[in-house]
Amino acid sequence: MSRQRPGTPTLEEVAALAGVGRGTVSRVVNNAAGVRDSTRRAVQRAIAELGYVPNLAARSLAGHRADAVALVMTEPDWRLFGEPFFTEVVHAVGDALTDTPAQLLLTLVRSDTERRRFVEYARGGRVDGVLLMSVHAKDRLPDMLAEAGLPTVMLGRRSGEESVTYVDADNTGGARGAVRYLLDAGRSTIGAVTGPLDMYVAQCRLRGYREALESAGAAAGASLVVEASDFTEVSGHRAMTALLARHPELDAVLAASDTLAAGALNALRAAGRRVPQDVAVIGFDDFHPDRPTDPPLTTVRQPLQEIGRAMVRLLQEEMEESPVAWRHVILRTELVIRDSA
Amino acid sequence: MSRQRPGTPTLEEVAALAGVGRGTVSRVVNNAAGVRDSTRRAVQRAIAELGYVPNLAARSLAGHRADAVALVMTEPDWRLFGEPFFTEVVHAVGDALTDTPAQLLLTLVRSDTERRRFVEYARGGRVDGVLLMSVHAKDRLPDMLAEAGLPTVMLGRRSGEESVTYVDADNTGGARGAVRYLLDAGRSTIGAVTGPLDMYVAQCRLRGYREALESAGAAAGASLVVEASDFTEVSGHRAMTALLARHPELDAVLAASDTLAAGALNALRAAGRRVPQDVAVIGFDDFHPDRPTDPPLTTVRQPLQEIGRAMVRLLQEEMEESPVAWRHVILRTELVIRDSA
DNA sequence: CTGAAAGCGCTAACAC
DNA sequence: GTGTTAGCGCTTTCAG
Repeated sequence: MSRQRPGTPTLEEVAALAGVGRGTVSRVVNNAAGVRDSTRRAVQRAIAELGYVPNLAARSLAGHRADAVALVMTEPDWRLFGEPFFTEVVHAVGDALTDTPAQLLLTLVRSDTERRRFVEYARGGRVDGVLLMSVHAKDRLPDMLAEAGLPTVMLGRRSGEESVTYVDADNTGGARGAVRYLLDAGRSTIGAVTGPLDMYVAQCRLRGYREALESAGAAAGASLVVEASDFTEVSGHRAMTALLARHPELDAVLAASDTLAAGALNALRAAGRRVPQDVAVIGFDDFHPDRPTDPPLTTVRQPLQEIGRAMVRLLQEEMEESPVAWRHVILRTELVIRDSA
Repeated sequence: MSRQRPGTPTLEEVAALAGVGRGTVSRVVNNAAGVRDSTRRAVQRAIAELGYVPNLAARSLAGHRADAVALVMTEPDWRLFGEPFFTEVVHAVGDALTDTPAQLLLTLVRSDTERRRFVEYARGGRVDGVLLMSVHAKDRLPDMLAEAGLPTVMLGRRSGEESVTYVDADNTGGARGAVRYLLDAGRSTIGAVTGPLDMYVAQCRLRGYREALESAGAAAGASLVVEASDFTEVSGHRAMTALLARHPELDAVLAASDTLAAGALNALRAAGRRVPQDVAVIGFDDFHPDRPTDPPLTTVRQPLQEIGRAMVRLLQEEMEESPVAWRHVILRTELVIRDSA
């Protein structure tokens, strides 16, 4: 699709100008040890004079590495790409990669054409590894990548027996703890706004809700559970409205995400209910710690910065060791009391 | 940062298995003409059998092209990355690239470290060209890229005398037309919610507003203009609230973006004003044509799909011709009457 | 139509 | 410490 600008200086020209061999220039460029200081400076001067920039294709070819990592979002509904959750993941992974020479490449995979193109790109050696977010239960992309021998790490898993390396939070435990907290606080009618139940993460959070109720001897009536079609605020509003119509006596809600919780809050306020005195709402907060707390309610904190770090760490392990061993990390969640429930 | 998986089949092995020369395999892989059909099939069989995938680094090195295009967002406030406008741009550019062999790479540049890393990446030949969005007035990244001889196209411009190739919409004309329409509809007190005025796009839209009022002999009182700190819905709400406090008699508003307009609408409704009968609101709609119209009001349509296509087209021109000639495209906007104002 | 050969610019192993 | 050398896997003439 193009022609490269001509006349870019090469390693060889730098070496000639500095009066040294190519190997030495390579060492200087890569900050390798074992070069006399005076030599190093001479090379650096030549580099500056020529405006030399290493050719990354050549480096990849010779060095068998790309110094790039892809973060892929496979989401047919590309609008969701704008959701705060994804923004936060991008940010967290970006942070986790700062001390690394790797360039972070975001990629949107919306169709099979794009899926194919990306696999070729990745298998072609343009990235050292792939990070996946928002993988749906039936998506085969993780398998394609893993089978091709590419270091691959997913955020979340597709099912209870995920076969690709992943990092996840303890969703079941988090939900269980939140509901237990609500029960301890004396709440009796606790509803649930779940995420789409074709996603494992939503199933886990619902399971935690049920387990807590059951082990307390309380009933988890089916009518107390409403499934939102996605994790957006709008869906949360809609689900909460439906729930409230069925159960006006509701005095607490567990929402399956922070955005769903935000929507639920809006719906409650619109219905004239006082939050949290009248109805306690707990969501899962995926957000960055320095973010202003909105909604200012008790939440199950998902350690997204830690998840980012864990993903990068697992990826590096996969890149170093071979044959690739399957592994996973499940991070503990934490109940953060921001407001009396 | 890694080791590449071993044992990947090469062109040479494919050639050996198919009993042909490397050149022939290359031709087949690249769909080049001039290969006998039987030969082509034999090669394809060998490719399938070996599971051959071209090494993209080698291809780049030999072919002087990367088959990749970067779409960069330089935004210190990375949260804005989730705004619908950017989501739409990504989508539009993605669409414009589908008929091309190029992989789209999104990149977030949040700091100078990341800026430097990206420039090295781009200058290193990993992309054929760079598309920039959300460039702030003082950002030097476009110049760094352009000076390095990289095909570069910006969405919008940093000032009236932009020196880097860009695509923009006719913001001034669009705003002018919208206000003229409001005047023709009999509105008399027309306010403006502008974007941050350190961005050229916001200046243009404000200028259009002023021009229309002036040429109609109406006064554009300074108190009728409120500057929002960014283009988000929250800021629109805040600005509208301030505007309404100053001018309760307000009967129309031009908002500098669709999200600002959405925020303004919320504020108006919260204040008990009827929209659009009482107060007409016009925003700039950057959205995709098949998007449900929300807010369902008259808007200045920004042809984002066309902008995406134009950016890709200009980029291709820059990639083909050299030396790089500076150029730009300004697309016409269109007033879409969705509701009586 | 097809094979052979010359690099693309760099890294890494090996001598000196 | 530093220079030399042998590739990395592909595209692209150039013969035939």
